Amino acid sequence: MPELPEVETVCRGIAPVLEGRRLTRVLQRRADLRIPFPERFVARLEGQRVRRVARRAKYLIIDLADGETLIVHLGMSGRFVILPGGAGGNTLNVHDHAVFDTDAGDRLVFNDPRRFGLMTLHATATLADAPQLAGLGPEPLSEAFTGEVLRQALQGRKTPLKAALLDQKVVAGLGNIYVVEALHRAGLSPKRLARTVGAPRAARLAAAIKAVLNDAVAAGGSSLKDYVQADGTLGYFQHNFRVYDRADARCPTKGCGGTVRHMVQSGRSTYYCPRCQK
DNA sequence: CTTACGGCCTGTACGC
DNA sequence: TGCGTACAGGCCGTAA
Repeated sequence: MPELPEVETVCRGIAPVLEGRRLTRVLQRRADLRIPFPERFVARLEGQRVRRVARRAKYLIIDLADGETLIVHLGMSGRFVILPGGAGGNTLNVHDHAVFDTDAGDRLVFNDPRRFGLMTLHATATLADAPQLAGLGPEPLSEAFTGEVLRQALQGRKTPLKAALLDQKVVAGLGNIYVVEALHRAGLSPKRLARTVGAPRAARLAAAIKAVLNDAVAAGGSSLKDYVQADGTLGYFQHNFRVYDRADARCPTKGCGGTVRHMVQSGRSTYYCPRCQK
């Protein structure tokens, strides 16, 4: 379930392994993930030096010295395994779909059992035009993402607020879990129609989104050393969610006393407190 | 234009 | 114990 904070943590985890390094050997072990690997994938990567590793929404952005950028999405189950000092006798798993060896002798393995992830290449100069990135809304942790920007994006939307926040055009990087958490923090019902969110509520919601994401990124950062586990897996640290997956629990809002409810909205699980989320 | 929904994929948690 | 089924979820293509 990698959402923005998890992808950010993976980004920080793999950056030291890749940045400034040359890719000495690349393995592509199947033709496609969610979409096909690009033409000549291995040939276009091998020998390249990695300029920098960054994140946009839920995508990892890996700039290469020759002017191409590797775009990676972790999908639902994608993860990177760092094998310091190379393969070290490790054998590859069936779901290890791509392998990157660096001139420092390290190995990065991309593993994705459900294959909802993707890897593609796009010219760095026109990266914003890449199909995966074009049309993405603002980064929620940027200064550009304000209550007013959010209010305008929600304006005229007839869908429930929950669904609108999952739309990457409204704000980029939120997934089911952090939308649920942010709505609870903001005291807003997931069922409220998006267009009914005016300036004060939008300001509250934008702040809640930033707070939830910042907390999660901080949790990931602080556990980063444990996060790269002994076997090299960039596992997903345990977050303390206030309402997500906590049906029937007491609402954590101070003085509320309500009960967390579970419901399904457009096929996705929503958790909320009917008492303090209006 | 917007919104709704099915499908992709496999591991895990359940019920019988 | 073993089998079957439902479910999880991001994103996209298609339909309404």
